Amino acid sequence: MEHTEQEGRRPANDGPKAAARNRAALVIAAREIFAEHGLEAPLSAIARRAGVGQGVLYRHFPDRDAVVATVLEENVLQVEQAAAAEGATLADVLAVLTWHLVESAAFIGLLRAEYATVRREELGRAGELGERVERALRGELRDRGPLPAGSLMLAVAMVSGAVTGPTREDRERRALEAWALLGVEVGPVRPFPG
Amino acid sequence: MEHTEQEGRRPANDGPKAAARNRAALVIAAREIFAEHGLEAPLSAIARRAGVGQGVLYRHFPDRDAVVATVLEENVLQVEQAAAAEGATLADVLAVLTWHLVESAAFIGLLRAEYATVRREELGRAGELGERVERALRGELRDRGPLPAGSLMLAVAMVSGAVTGPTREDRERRALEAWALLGVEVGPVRPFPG
Amino acid sequence: MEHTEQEGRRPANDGPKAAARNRAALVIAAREIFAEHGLEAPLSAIARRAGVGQGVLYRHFPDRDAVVATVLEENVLQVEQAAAAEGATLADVLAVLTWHLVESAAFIGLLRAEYATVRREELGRAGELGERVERALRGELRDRGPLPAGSLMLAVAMVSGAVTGPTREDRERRALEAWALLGVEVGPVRPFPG
Amino acid sequence: MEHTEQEGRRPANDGPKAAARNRAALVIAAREIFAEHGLEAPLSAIARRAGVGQGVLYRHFPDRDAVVATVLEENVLQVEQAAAAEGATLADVLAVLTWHLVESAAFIGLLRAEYATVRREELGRAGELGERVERALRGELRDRGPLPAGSLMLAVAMVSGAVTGPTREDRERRALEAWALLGVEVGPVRPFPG
DNA sequence: AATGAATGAGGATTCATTCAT
DNA sequence: GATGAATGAATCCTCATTCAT
Repeated sequence: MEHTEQEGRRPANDGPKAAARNRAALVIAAREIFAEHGLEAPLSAIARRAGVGQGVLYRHFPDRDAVVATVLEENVLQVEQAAAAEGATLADVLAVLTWHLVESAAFIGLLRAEYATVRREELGRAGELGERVERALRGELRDRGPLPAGSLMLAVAMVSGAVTGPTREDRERRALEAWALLGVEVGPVRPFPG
Repeated sequence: MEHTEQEGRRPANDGPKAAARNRAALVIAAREIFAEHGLEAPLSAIARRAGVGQGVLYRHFPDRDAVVATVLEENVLQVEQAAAAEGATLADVLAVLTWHLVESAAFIGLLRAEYATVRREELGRAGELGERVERALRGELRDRGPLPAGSLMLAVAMVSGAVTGPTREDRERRALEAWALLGVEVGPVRPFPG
Repeated sequence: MEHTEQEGRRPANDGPKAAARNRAALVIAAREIFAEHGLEAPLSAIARRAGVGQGVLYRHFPDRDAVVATVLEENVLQVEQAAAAEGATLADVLAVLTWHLVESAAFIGLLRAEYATVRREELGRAGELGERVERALRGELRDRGPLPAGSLMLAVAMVSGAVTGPTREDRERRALEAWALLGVEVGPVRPFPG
Repeated sequence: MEHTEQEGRRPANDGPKAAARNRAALVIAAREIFAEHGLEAPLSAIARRAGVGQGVLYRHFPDRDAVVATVLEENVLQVEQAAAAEGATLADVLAVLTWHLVESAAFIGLLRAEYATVRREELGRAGELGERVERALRGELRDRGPLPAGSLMLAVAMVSGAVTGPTREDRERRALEAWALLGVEVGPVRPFPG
């Protein structure tokens, strides 16, 4: 019940200053780990890669969903920003979306509405994130695309299904082939602020 | 001395006959369990549902991959048979393929070439199975479809990406919408020997 | 996800024969550990003292409650048997009950209706066990004691409150003082079949 | 360099004045938390409810026992004061004692001499507190009660054993029944200065 | 003197895999 | 050939305690 006394000296405690740094390190580590091993990867692996104790992870994120949501937040945000940008065309927005699909297995998982189990409620925060992408795509772009409006998310899910392969290049190529098969034009694949 | 208290009788040993029966029961159980709980379900659950000890599972299958591959074998086989059938049209074959996609999360995983991690080598037996589906689709059907020949597997992967949802009906509807978006006609969704 | 390959040789597996032996060892270990450290003691300590892996404990008992209930079962049973015995007097039954109070912190906890939190539902199996003691005490003994019938369990709880102290002797002495203070006669403190 | 981004201002340091205030807040918080969640409640919860950092708790109290002892101090003190009051009867003092039993799980634990494990030495400060209660009860009240002088603490422990139940009312009722069973009269249950 | 972040051990629980019988 | 018990590593999560600031 009580913790055993420890003889070895405690590792450095960089104080509160480190908090922000640690949080950032965790998000980066989570992004990498999720990309490499999927959304089910052990949280301990994230903490380890971030170079912090497991407790730090739990301090910053109450549960796995929170980590996932934070990692996805960046992806979703960029898509929203791309959609909100002056003179954005559908091709531009899809280019950004595709960049994130290629980059992040977690983002693929989100768009496949597949995280965890299948029921909406169980998606937790991820559910909202999915909706935000949907809104972003529909928002300004309505009627401007070659697809029936209601089919955009379906198309996105389909492209997500095609984005596999060990290397970035593999995945990007397949994503573009998929869009082409759907007859949808996509700009140069890149993250948002270019 | 230790042997004095031999109370419980050993269950009957039905010999090799039982072995085949057990193997079949395991495959059926695995199919159900994988469908219900996903590919990560505990192997012990499969043995339990099959009504055999865990040791039997390991006698027949060295590891999880082997079980998965065996379960997929049936799916793949039906697609191959549908393709080989007299007078099969692409629509017929895809109907069978789609039936299996809707039915089996494992089959979806296979066609997404995504089981476990992303590296090809780690796909193990699953890799071959994927190729067999590809061959079946290309085999007799070349030039008969509305898609560039090389794009069939891409299309399949895309449709796989769309097949989500809690109920069979959800999944079938979305699969058909996906095929429609690709402009591909599909027959009535059903298993092979109809 | 997968377990790391282990190089070291696996410890002996004594086969199914050992199951009963292990279960018994677990119950004995649990009784000791609960007596020494209370009902909140780590389950791992029980497994360790029983000389088995943690998994074995979980195979035999799904959760802590099951372990507790099993340990208490013996105590409760003896009280029931003492009550059912030919010619049992209240003094005899209380002597057995007191023996178990002195012996087992867990049994004290049960009779204080205090295990875990206070709500009945949360007592789980322990709740039933408490009721069995109550029935045993009321059963044949009604109207024969010096206490109002409804107060018997109250008296037992009160005596339980008095049973503290590091040694068996301490606890037995205090228990008897407590009964005396209540004006209740108790036979020689001993387990059931004498 | 590191210091450039000093954004957040340090919270005010109110000096020794605040220290006393903090200590008081901690004791109040501890009393509440212990009452609500038992003596095993996380210390961090106490600090949080007190509105101070965890470090402050450790500045004022070296360990959990110190916090517990301080919380109990108030209970013990009131009993002592009640005993020292002009014209106090045993019934009056026991009324105050009973009020604290009903109110505080920690006080029950103390009087059961049971906090943590069973060995006397491990009771730490709690041991002394128990003795103070004993002295208070014996002190002026000798020969005035219906019980043998040496049995007062035993009676108290017994009543403590009876004080269980989810609500205040439950606990008070059972406490009074217990005293009645012992033939001891108790005044209206209330805290000390009335 | 206070803050509150970080550490990391510990406990619960689950499962893949082995192996005596 | 089958059974099913046992092992023990791995993961999740919680907290006591320390310590830079």
